[in-house]
Amino acid sequence: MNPGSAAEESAPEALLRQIRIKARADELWHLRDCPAGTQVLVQGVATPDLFVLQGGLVKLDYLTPDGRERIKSFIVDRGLFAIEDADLSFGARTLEPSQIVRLPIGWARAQLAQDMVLRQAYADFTDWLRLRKARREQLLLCASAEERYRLLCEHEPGLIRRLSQGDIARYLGITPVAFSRIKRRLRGG
Amino acid sequence: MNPGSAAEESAPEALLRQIRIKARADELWHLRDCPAGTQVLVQGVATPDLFVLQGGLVKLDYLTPDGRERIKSFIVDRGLFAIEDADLSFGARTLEPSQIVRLPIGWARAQLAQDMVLRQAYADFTDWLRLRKARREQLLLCASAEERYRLLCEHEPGLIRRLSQGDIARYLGITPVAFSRIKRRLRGG
DNA sequence: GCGGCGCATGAACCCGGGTTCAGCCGCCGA
DNA sequence: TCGGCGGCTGAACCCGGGTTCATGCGCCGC
Repeated sequence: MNPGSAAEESAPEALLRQIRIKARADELWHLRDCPAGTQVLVQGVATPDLFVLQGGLVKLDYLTPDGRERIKSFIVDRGLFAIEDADLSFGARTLEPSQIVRLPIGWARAQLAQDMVLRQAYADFTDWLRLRKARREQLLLCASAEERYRLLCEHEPGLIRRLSQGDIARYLGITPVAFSRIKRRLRGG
Repeated sequence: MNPGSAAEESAPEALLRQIRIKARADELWHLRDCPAGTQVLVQGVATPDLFVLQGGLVKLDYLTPDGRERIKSFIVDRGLFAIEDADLSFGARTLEPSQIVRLPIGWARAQLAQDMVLRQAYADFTDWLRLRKARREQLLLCASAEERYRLLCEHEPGLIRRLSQGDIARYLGITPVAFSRIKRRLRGG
């Protein structure tokens, strides 16, 4: 729905920059240092805040009723999360030491209502998000775990090096054991 | 990001109503009758239009490189499609006789730029869409085909009755043969 | 009515991923 | 230094879904 203009700044970067400026102006920009392994959000527990990652690495994950974990997505270096749904169907945990800012969602909504430029940046961001999610849906529907892994290696080689084998597996939708087999197949031929 | 107000009208209905009013005012509202089986969009072929379904049933599907079909989603009775991505990674085909309106995407963008109420309706719609897609991603990641089928039966019983077995299977991400087995398991115990 | 065609189903076999157990290795703390 | 522990890997077995072939059924046109 948006003009696909070749932006010099990505949609999430542009939105984060504007949010940072506004939050600083209102003295809400409090960086919180989280060591690796910090449980930032618990699945099922609603939060009145939206979360800004300003540095580090966070995973968003689902816990199935029978106790298995599946990773919804990673927030790498900088990003925004917990804007998706009110009921919060997923959890969040840092994978590296991370800097996180919590902003009241009511404050964010008020900013959106006031500022047209911010609203545009937010619309661009949600379009960007929707596109990424559409691609993930397509891969989950159409591609095997092995194909998904090869594509991940192509498009996110830097991310893979920062993840544990188990987390890669749970992002691909398989177990660490099955992921180990896939790597062996790709090595051996 | 939006207040979860209990709306008496669903987000897509509200947006469609406003679009219909504006398109009629600009004399762009031309209903086209498509018999069942009409290929409305071809995967990979970009379109300068967005599509409004005003009655009928449409499937959006992916074609894998090796020729298999997977169904991304259904547009039931009324809805909007082809707003997701510029490169159009999916195709669209009517499953029942359907009434469809094509609107130039440039016109739609101009309306959005002018009208704040429309912009809000669009934002609500994309939020609604993102929520549905998040749920589908969660199911594809966490649930087996059988669980996905049971949930579909719970939440969309009316839709299931209008679909062929093959299309249900391809929406679940499996083949018609595997779907037949699942139904037998659920019947027999 | 009859023949054909497409969809749904059953049956047999294959393969990829799940599960479990065991061994290995590196890290860290006592 | 040594022991323990957690992450990764290999091996064996199970199961669900894919593939293929065959049957059955309903629909439509001749």
